[in-house]
Amino acid sequence: MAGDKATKEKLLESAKREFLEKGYMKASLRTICKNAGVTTGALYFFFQGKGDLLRELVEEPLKGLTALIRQHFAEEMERGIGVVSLETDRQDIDAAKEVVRFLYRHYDVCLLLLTKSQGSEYENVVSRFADYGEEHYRMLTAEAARGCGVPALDGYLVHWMSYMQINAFVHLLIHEPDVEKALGYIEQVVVYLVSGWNGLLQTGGAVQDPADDREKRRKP
Amino acid sequence: MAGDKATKEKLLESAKREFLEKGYMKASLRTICKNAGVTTGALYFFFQGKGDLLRELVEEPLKGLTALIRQHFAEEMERGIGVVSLETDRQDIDAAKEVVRFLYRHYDVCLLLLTKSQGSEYENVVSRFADYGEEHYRMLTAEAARGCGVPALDGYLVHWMSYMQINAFVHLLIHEPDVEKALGYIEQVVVYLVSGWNGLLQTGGAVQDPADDREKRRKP
Amino acid sequence: MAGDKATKEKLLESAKREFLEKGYMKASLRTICKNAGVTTGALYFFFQGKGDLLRELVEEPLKGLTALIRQHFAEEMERGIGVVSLETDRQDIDAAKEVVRFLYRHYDVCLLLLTKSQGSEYENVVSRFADYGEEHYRMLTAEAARGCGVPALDGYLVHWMSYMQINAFVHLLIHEPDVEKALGYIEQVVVYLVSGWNGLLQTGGAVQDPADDREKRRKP
Amino acid sequence: MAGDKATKEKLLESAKREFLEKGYMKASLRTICKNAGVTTGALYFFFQGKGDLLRELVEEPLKGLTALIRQHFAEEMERGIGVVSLETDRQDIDAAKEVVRFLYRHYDVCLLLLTKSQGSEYENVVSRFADYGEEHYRMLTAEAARGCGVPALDGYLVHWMSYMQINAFVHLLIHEPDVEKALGYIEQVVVYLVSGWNGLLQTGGAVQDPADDREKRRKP
DNA sequence: CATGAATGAGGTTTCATTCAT
DNA sequence: GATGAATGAAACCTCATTCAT
Repeated sequence: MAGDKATKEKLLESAKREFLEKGYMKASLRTICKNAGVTTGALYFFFQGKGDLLRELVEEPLKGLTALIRQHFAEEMERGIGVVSLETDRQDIDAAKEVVRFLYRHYDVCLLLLTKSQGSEYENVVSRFADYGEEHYRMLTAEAARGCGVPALDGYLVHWMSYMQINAFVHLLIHEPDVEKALGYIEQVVVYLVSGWNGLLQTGGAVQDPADDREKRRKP
Repeated sequence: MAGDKATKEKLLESAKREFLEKGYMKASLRTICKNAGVTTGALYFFFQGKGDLLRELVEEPLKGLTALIRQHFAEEMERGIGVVSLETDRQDIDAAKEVVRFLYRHYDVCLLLLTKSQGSEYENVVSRFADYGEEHYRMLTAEAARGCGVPALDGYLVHWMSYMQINAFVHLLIHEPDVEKALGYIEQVVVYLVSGWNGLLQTGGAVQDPADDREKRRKP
Repeated sequence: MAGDKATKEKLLESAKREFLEKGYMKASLRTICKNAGVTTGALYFFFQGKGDLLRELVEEPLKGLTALIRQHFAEEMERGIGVVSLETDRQDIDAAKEVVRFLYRHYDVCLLLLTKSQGSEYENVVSRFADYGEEHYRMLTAEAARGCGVPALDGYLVHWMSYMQINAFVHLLIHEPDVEKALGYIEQVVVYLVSGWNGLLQTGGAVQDPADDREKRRKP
Repeated sequence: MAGDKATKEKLLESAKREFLEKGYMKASLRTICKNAGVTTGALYFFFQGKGDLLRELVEEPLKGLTALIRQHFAEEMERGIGVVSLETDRQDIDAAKEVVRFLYRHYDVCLLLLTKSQGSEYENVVSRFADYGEEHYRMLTAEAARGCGVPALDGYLVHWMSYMQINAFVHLLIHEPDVEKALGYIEQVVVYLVSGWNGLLQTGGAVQDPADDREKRRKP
C-alpha cells in the first residue's frame, strides 16, 4: 500500500541511515520503523531483530571484503619475499586499490560495518581482519629471517603492522568520501607502509647503531 | 564508617571498573552504585550524572596527556626540520617513551579514555589528538617543501600519519599490559613510522619512477 | 501438492502438538503454521482464530465424552440406589472402563482438553463435568435420605465427590499412557471411591461415634 | 507522596487481585501498576520482575504450608500403621483441620498459589505436594504389606491417593470461602478418604471376589 | 551526606489478526 | 485456497535521573 514494492528495502535503507547516524547501539528500532513509514511488527516480519537487521545489511559485503583481503594476503605469500622490484610495489598498490574500490562501491555499508558496529556481533571485525594479516606476515617474517639472516620480528610488531594496514583503509573511508581521491591517497599510504616495513627489517627491529646509517635523513 | 572518607573514591573506582568492563554506553549507574555499596542518590550528590562521572575520572589524565603531546609536537617544531641525525631519532624515541610512561602510569584511565568512551563526550579523543598532530605536521611539511623543493604533502596524508601515531599508542595500551615491553616495542614503532615518513618525503608522495630507485628492496 | 487435501488436517495436527506442548495460552499460531508448512492466512481461511482451532480439535470428542458421562450418570439413576450388590460394583467398574477406553481412544485430544486448555473457553471443562455428577448425585442422596433414614449429604460434599471422580480420570490420563494399565488401575480407583462413598453414608457424613465402629481398621 | 507509607504494599495488593482475577500468565504488570497508582519503574524498584512479584506474595505461606504438610506426614509415619483406633482418626482429622486453618488464614495467597499460578515457577506446586505424600505413603504401604500380609499397593495408586488428598484441600479453598464450613466439610472428607484407603487395603487393591463381601452395601 | 522511593520515557520483542492479491 | 505483507496493541523490562527526607 504505502510505497509499492519496497518495505523491506525501505527498512534496510532507514536502518542504514539510523545506524550510521547513531551507531548500532544507540540506534532505535522504533525510529527506524517510523522513518521507514512502517510499524514495528513489519520489521519483525522481515527480520529476526536488531542484530539480524544489521546482518542483512552487512553480511554480503563483509563476505566479499573478507574474501578480497584473504586472497590478497595469499597472493603475497605466493609472490614470496626476498628481492622485491618495483613490479611488486605496483602489485601491492593495485591490490590495495582493489580493496579501496570495493569499499567505496559499498561505501555506506562498509563505513557502518567498520566504524559503527560497536555493540553488535561485528564490533571486532577490524581486529579480525588484522588477525588475518598477522597470520600471513608472521610466516613472511619467519621466512625472511631464515633466508636473509635478519632476526624475526616480534609477534606484537607483526600484529600492530597488520592492524595499521587495516586501519589505513578505515581511516580513508571515514575521511575521504571521494573514491578517486581515495585511490590517489592509497598509493602513498602503501609507499609509507612499505617504507616502514623495510625500515624495520633493515634494522632487525633494533634501533640503528650510528655506524650503520650515517647519511642524512629527513624526519617527522 | 567502614570506608569513612571513601564514598566518592569508591564511586570513582567502581565506575572505572564498570566503564572498562562494559564500555561507557553499556555501563549502568545502578551497577556502579551497587558495587560501590552506595545508593543512586549518593552518586548524584557528587556527580552531575553519567557524563560527569566519566569526566572526573578522565579529565586530569586527559589534560596531562594533552599537554604532553602538544609539548612534544611543539618541541619538534622548535628542533625544526631539515638535516636529521641519529640524535634526533633518539629524541623522537624518548618523547614517545615519555608518552608511553605516562599512559602506563594511568593505565586504567587511559585505556578507558582511549578505547571505552564511545557514546560519551570523549568518544573523539583519539581524533582530537590526531588533529593536534595534523596542525604541527602540516606546518612541518610546508616548511620542508619550501626549504627542500619537495612538494608539500597532501593534508589528508598528514592527518592520516598523525592518526597512525596516536593509534600506535592506543594499540600498545590495548595489547601489551607490561610497561617494560611496551617501552621496547615503541622504539621499533618509531623506527617504522620514521621510515615511513622518510619514504614518503623522498618520493614526494608520488610512486617512484623506475629510474629513481633501481636497487633491490625487501618488501612486506 | 505435497499434501493435497491435507492443509486443514496438517494445521489441526500441528496445533494439537503445539497446544499439548505449551498449553493453549502459550501456544503460538505462528509456530503452528510454520510446523504445518503453511502461512497464517491459510489458518484463517479454515479457522476463525485461535479459539476456533482448539474448538475443531476438541468439540467432537468433548461431545462424545459428555454424552458418555451423562449417560452413565443417568443409568446409575435408573439402577437406583439402595441395596447394592457386587453386580452393581461391576456395573460401576464397567462404566468407568468405558470412559477410560474412550479417553484413550482420543488420547491426545482428551489430554489437551482436560489439562492444557487453560485460557480457552474450555478451561472449566473439568468443573462442568463435575457439575453433571453433582446434579445426579444430589438426587441420589436425597432419595437415599428419604428411603433409608440417613441424613442427606451436604451439597458441597456431593460436588466434591463428583469432582474427585472426574479428576481420577484426568490423573490417570496424565500419569499412565498405557490403556491396559489404566484399565487395571481404574478398577481399584472405583473400589476406593465406592468405599469412600459408603464410609460417608454410613456415618451420615458425621464423624463416627465410638460405639458404632469398634473394630480395628487400618488407616492411611 | 501518593498514599503515604504503602507503595510496595499497594503493589502487592494490586498484584494479588490481578493474579487472582486473570491468572499469573494473563496478568499484566501495566494493569497492576495502574491499579496501584504507580509507574512501572516503581514496580521494578521493589521487585525483580513478574516472577519475583509472585514470589514475594507466595513464598512465605508456601514455606509454612510445606512445613505443615511434611510435618504431618512425618507424624503419621511415627504413629506408624497397623491397628488403628478412632483416636488416630481424630488425629488425622485434627491434622487436616490445621492445614485448613492455615490455608484460610492466608486465603487469597493460597488460592493464588494453588490455582492461579500456571505459567510461573509455582505451576507444579500441587504436584510437588502430592509427591511428598507419595514418599510417605509408599513406605507406609510397604510396611503394611510386610506386617499384615496384604500385597503392597501399586505406586500409581499411592500417587493418586496423595494427589486426591491435596486436591481435596484445593477444592475446598475454591468452593467454600467460609472457614467454619470448610472445617466442617474436611471432617467428612477425611472420613471418605480413610474409608477409601481401608477399602483398597482390604481387597489388596484387587476387586473383591463374591465370597469376601456378601453383605449389602450402599453405592455411589 | 546520603537514602530510598519514584518517575517517565524509552528499549526490544511477540502476538493474534487482517486483507489485498 | 492460500500467500505474504502489514497492523497495532500490548507485553516485559531498563535506564538515567530527581527529590523529599
